Amino acid sequence: MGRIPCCEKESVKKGQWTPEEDHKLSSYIAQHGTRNWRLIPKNAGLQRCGKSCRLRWTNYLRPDLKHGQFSDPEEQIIVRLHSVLGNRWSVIAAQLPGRTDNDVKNHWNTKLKKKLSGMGIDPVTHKPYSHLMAEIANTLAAPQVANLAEATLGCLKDEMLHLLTKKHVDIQLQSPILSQQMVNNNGNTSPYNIVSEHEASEDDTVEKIKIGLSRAIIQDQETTTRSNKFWDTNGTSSANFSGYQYPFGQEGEGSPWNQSMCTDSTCTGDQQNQFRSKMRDENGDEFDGEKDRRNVSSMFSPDCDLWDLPSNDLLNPLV
DNA sequence: AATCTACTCAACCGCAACACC
DNA sequence: TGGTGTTGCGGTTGAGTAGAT
Repeated sequence: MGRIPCCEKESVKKGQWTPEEDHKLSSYIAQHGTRNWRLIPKNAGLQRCGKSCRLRWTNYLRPDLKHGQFSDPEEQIIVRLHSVLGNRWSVIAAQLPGRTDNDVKNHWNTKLKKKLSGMGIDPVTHKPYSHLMAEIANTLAAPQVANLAEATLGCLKDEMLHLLTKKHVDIQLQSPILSQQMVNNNGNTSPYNIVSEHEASEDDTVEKIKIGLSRAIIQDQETTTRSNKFWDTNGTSSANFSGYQYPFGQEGEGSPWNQSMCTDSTCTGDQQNQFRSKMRDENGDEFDGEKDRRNVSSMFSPDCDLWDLPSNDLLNPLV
């Protein structure tokens, strides 16, 4: 029993394709098209699995493919769509002529995730890290926050120490007042009491990391209770993404990160319905499959431009 | 010059959806 | 309607390479 293999495993070649194999596959497809991938390698004289041939063709040999660096506009589209669709690479790639889902996925994993992280934005939720931490912290009692911070640091300690040692990063407390607040454990001046109460640790670096974490939470609290430096007066993020203004704000509402994810409890009904109507097809089916592509395409059409979607729509947790 | 480390991206894998009988 | 084969998708891996030590 078990799964039927897609090909005779023992007789197929794996790994990098040679120019000769590429040529065989290209010329066969040019003559006969791409019907029945299982038969293509056999007929084309290739010792490859049909699946491997399909992948090679769709990801590399197709004549309409665009090779080379992603442009800024392409990156913006990826980020924007990812915030709405999550890891639905094929749907995202369908909006980028000449790019494959594999291209988009690789580019996201190797470049864009890091770019966003570098901007302090969580690439999964597209929210600032500081806000996410503050969101969690605000739902917990002070002792729980301290425990959470301890647990988090336990996970991150090795990696951060490695980085700090390697890069010789010298973490200095920038604000003497804040430093005093953070370090003065006995005084409990930190609203989150995030620094543990044990005596000054031998592990100075870890202590500094804790302070940094506390500061991020405090800064976020400050910035979300008064006019936020991160967001401009229209409530639009000023976080710049290669010239792209992260457009998640909505006029008059301040940072969208002041809200939770656009869940049923926090989104207005209008906002949700508006977005859902965009994400359903004419039969009212949920956004899915081939229909996804049509619907996403319609977002880019002149009468319904994704870039003009109400920014809160982009927070809909389809991810 | 040699070794180590991090990064990129082509390719693979397993699963799910779809098509056909 | 169920079974079987095919295709598409997303996660993951690993070879190749560039840069750092």
